[in-house]
Amino acid sequence: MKAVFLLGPTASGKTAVALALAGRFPVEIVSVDSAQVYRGMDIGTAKPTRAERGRVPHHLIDIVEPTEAYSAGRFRDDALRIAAEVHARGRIPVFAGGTMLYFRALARGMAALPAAQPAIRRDIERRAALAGWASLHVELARVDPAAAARIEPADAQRIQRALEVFEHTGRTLTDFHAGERDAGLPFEALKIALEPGDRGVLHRRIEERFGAMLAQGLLAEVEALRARYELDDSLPAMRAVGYRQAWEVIEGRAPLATLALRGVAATRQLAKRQLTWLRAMQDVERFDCLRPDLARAAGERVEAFLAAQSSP
RNA sequence: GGCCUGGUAGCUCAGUUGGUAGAGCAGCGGAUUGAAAAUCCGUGUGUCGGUGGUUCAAUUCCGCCCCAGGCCA
Repeated sequence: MKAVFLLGPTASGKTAVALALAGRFPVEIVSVDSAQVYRGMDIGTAKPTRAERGRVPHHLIDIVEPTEAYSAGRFRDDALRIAAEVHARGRIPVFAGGTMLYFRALARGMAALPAAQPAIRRDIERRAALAGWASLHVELARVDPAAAARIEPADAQRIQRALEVFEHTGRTLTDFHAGERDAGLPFEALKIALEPGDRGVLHRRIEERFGAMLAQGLLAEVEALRARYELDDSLPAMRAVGYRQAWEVIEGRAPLATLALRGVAATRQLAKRQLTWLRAMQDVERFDCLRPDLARAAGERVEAFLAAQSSP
């Protein structure tokens, strides 16, 4: 069994490469994208078009409502299940996207942690509002000193998670991590990373793309979501790049004139964090996503990979 | 053409009673275990418009020039 990973920052041309592969090989595309999972968020997440999705099967797009919170753990389960289904059809899954934590969760597995506990999270938030996160960090240091040592006192999200795990299970996060083993993948994977040789060119692409999203009606899309769902700005969906900035404009917290600038900046910052993940990855083959023959070069590499005898 | 105001980091600006300068945003580097397009940590990148003068020393004071905006002709 084989699979292809196609990882790259936003605006690196992953979709185009994936579609080009679909023209040559019997593949199905599995989106590795924490924002494309949400229904109704089409323009700002640069989802593949209906035509593109008609040409080749896509998975893990439009699978949850924007009022829900998807997660890395759910992604791993979903992705493994779909990979098995695609293999059963005699086809090759191509995991394409830019949510690097999801890639890692898939490739290495995750500790057997409990899912989010909304009631406990609410309680912790209430305590944080009263005493401050630094005080909860001190509290964490008492029950799980190792976790407190590696989590910054200002990192509300991680402090909350560590406390949540402990309060829900009576076991520390550190304990769960210690019991973890690298689960690995049940198939052989070619991992291709797309990185720009020139950051400035990527920045220009990001700027053009965000401008195009605004022209296509990103603001109207957010208005429509607000009309259809009971949303608030603490939901992961509404914290996504572009959606958060549009939300602030709609709420009157930021002037419309700054939307393009802030959206572009947020996208650049996202791309930068994605590149940090990619640089740290050891077992990937790197391609310059700006080279004009990228699709052909990647296609040749995939061809060689698929032709090679599977290692036992 | 005359007068006024401004020209300091990529942007918006602060500041130096003369000892070569600092904020926000942007950028850059990093972390990342069920919210990850999230969350957090670190980091000033500069011929202080140009040129002459005064001075031990000028981004700061003075002259001239250039640029931008305003007012008056």
